[in-house]
Amino acid sequence: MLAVQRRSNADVRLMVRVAQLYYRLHLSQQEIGERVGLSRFQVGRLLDRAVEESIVRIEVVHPDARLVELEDALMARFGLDAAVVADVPAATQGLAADDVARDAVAEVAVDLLAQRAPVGTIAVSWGRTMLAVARRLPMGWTKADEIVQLNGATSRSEQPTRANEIVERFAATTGASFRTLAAPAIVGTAELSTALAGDPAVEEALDAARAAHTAVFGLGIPAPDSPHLGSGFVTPDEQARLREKGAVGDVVGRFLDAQGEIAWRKLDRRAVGISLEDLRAKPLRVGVAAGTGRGPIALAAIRAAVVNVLACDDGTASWVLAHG
Amino acid sequence: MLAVQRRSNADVRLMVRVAQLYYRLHLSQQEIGERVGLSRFQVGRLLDRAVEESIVRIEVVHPDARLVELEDALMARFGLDAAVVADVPAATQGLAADDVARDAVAEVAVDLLAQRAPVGTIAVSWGRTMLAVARRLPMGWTKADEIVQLNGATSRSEQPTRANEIVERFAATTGASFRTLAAPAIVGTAELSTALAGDPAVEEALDAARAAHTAVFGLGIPAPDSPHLGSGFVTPDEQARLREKGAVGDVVGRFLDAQGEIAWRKLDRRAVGISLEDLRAKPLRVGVAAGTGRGPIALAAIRAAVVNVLACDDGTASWVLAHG
DNA sequence: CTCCAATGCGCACATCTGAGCAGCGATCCG
DNA sequence: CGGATCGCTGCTCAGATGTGCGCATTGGAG
Repeated sequence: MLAVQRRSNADVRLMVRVAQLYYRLHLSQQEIGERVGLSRFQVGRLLDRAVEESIVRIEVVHPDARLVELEDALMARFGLDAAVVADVPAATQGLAADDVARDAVAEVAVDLLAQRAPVGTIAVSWGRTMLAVARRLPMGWTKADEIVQLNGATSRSEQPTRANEIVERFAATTGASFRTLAAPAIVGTAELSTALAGDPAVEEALDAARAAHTAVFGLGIPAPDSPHLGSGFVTPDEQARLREKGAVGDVVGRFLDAQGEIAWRKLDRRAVGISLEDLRAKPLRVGVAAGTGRGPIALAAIRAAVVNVLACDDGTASWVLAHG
Repeated sequence: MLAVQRRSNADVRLMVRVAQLYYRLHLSQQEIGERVGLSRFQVGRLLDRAVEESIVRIEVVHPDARLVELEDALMARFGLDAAVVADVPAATQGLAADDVARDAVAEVAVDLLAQRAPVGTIAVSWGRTMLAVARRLPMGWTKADEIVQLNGATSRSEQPTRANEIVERFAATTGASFRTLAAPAIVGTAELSTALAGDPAVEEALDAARAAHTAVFGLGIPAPDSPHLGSGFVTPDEQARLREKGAVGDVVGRFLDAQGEIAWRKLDRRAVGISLEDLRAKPLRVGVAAGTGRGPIALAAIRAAVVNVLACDDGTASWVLAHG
């Protein structure tokens, strides 16, 4: 006991000395061995033990480290191609909080897009989050041929969707032409949706959206202030019914339940835009979720495999990891 | 500016990710490169930058780290073979503080001795510090042939020197025989010292001490409670004179000034024990200094080259480094 | 006293990593 | 528009490091 104590005592001193020579003075293990009278193997094993026994601490101290961990965890857990997580300090409260989150997520989402630099046709959705993304796109972040909308983008309500601004910004920053989908996201009946899809202009746009290899879209929630639900084509009764069916949010105007299944087939048939199957077929499909309460729809989108790249805030990332 | 900002932002994320893969998951740079889509060179350079920019922090966190730094500094600055520094928390005050220091230094000194494991003859001095060392020696810390005293060890005062206990403990723990030097450390006249040195028993002991390859001795200070000065052979007047000459302490009964020179030759000739020249000739000469005010004599001993291994407390080490 | 397990050591070998260097594209000037 | 320069990339090559293994020493059990 006593022998162990004093032996490990002297050992610790030696480990500390070796660790300092190695990590502070950057001597090679060979040199350290010569200096303290050990073989380089002994020095190497001592260094192992020093790390093992926490005599040496190696840590990644950057504030973003936590976010990167979330990203890596999301990728590993759900097999995502990529994930970017933005830091949204809990300081801001109330409605402004979601604005802050949107901006923060938009920033990292734009970084991600610029890094991927998709070419050809890029299909986009609309909404406040997408608007925040579009506004932050720097000139020349990639070279694309055409920007096209993924789903219907006109509104009946007084608040404008700014859908055009989004498409135009994507086009302007990439040198691409653009094509809008001049129809509501959700119409009154399935028949009307079918009829609209037969309209040449709409059909062309939908074909282009289907052909696009890249899709960038927001993940919405069925809140009263949601642009989809507030657009005037879904009655309050229908909204309540939708929630009863377990809808946790929408992807390109199609509402999903927690499992990632279409929440209400009847309503879904009234949507104007590409199908989730078409979306899933794209090699790059970037979902952007920002703000509180986005966890369920983010997880649903992941389960439905309609996203293979996720951009979200840290709260959403944590929720997804905790519940997925 | 904005471009720089966003670029370095994404770069930082990448550095953090790469650093985590490297330092936490212990992937090779090659594997990391494959995973994140970079060449191993880019990964290596990213890791360099991550350390450079303090994204990764590597530190030796053990409480002894500071002490080891002092040890290394002592060795480097003064060309010592070894130095061991004990931690003496400033908590204890007054007279007890020196007792604590002695115990702490004795512990590390014993570790050092056990590690060196000197063989043959070991010459030792006496004093409270040496007593603390002796008492902590574990059985079998080394195998020696003979233990012998370096200098006179009888006292005229009422307080016993415990010199015999020291020698006996060294002998008992090493399986060695022992030989005492039955004379005072300092006598009344130089002539008496010479005469004593001619006595067969004393001469034999001195010869053995000279022949020893190893010496272990305390570094004393000229305080009123010093066993040397209190032994009764140095008058209060002489003590005052000694201090006037700049004596900062003694090594085996010989007082040195701050430069490491004999402080008062006339007094020195009255000492009974081996000379500093004989001491300097030994390949292993361990000086032990514990307690406040020991800095000057420690430094003097180093300058005089009578020690090539120093064991002391952290306060003494700091003083020596600050003033040497 | 003998045998055996356990530990620690150093070596050969494979892998990993760092340093210097040439190529190459972008950028900036003249 | 041509040329110089700079930054970045990947390469070669040598040095540094990790790994598995055989050998020796040690400590203990029988």
